[in-house]
Amino acid sequence: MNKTRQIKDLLYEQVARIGKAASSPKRLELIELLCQGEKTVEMLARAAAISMKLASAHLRELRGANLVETERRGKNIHYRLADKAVADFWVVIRSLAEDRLVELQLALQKIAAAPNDLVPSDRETLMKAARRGDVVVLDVRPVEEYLTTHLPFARSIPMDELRQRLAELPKDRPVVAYCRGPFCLMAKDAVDLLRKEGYSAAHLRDGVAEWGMI
Amino acid sequence: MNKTRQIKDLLYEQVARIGKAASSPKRLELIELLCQGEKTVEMLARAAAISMKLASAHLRELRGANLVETERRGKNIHYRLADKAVADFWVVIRSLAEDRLVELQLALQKIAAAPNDLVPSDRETLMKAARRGDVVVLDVRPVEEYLTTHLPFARSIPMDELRQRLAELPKDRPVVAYCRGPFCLMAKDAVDLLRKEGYSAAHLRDGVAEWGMI
DNA sequence: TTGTCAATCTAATGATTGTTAGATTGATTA
DNA sequence: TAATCAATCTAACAATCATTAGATTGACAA
Repeated sequence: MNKTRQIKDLLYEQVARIGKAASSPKRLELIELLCQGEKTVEMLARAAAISMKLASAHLRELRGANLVETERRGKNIHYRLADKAVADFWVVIRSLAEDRLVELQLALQKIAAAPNDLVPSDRETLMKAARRGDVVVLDVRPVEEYLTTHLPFARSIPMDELRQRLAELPKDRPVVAYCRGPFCLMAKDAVDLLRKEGYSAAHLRDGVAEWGMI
Repeated sequence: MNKTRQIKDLLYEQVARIGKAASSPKRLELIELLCQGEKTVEMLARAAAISMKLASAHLRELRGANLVETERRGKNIHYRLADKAVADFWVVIRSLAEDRLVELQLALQKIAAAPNDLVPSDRETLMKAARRGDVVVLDVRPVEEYLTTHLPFARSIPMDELRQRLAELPKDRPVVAYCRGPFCLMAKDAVDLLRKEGYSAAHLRDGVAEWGMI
């Protein structure tokens, strides 16, 4: 009697559909981008540095695994995560990779900004400081992503406007910049710029997906 | 300047190594088996109903992603999960698949045992009842797996000995059987047998991986 | 030493993928 | 209506993967 075996094969095959969706670097990057909010194919392709055709093919795979869903609005097709659980999955698989793969640890160490001791490192203390106004939490992602969701008390200055809008930031208090997450290098660039201009700045490793704010 | 792009490609590629490891049904089954404790290649191959050669090849992949580790003891090579985080990952990806894939939901509904209202369904209440002795928690996995780790207050009677050892179980209290997790059908078989023999029996969907007891 | 067992390594196969180009669809604009 | 744009579909190629068979290693037992 191998009926049990047939059922088991079927069950694991289904889970493997999710694994397959997560087995391509570009698909993972698309998932992370969609964690920041709804996007069109064109936006996704540009952000992931691939052709629209290839982005479309990868998104098709993600849709086949029911991880994303689409909605047509005029000429554009907007993609979004099918569920918050997908964002959580991205955080889990990324964390596991960080835990287990030395190559990833090394790569991340290289891009880590120098720490700033003036800024609290745990979430609760940071939020208390932000509430009191002792630190400025700065979201350097594109403004649409900020509008979809952002960390509490965060102020939006997209990275490519930061140089012109420096005056909006105070020099007497630390600025804590964040972006899309540990793989996004914008916050680090922001910190480098701010420090060069004489600001007290620090880099927040996590983004909205890690904070569970999808 | 596409140095940023190069770094990003590298980062996502590393995470994709984990996804790739999780993209094969048999590899996922091997991970779940290893969640129950250390096993030799032969044991894994038998349990997953594949040849030793194929099992070895899949285990090689898992080792390449640093998800499992090996130790030689005499003639045998023993495999185990490299970290508790791998077991947690298995639970997360399986849950996501259950959330998103209708096919999986349907397959699981078919194999779900009829509920037994006499048995509490949440963990805390169940454990209180088990502590008082109001229910018997029964582990029907092979005894080695029970010895590695088991739910609190659980008693071990492996599935293939259950018929002969029925007398060890009380008829005046409900028996709650569990096995390797939602994809393992042994607990359901145990419940079917127990009910036919006049016992009050229920099926616990989760196993030690779901309870975080690795 | 010789033989046996567990497991891996190597090489080969067929089947899936990632990726790209070209044709096509659906919605908008002129 | 024709032209344009966003995105998909189809078909094709090369690259990768699953699976199997045959040879090999490492440990043990006779």
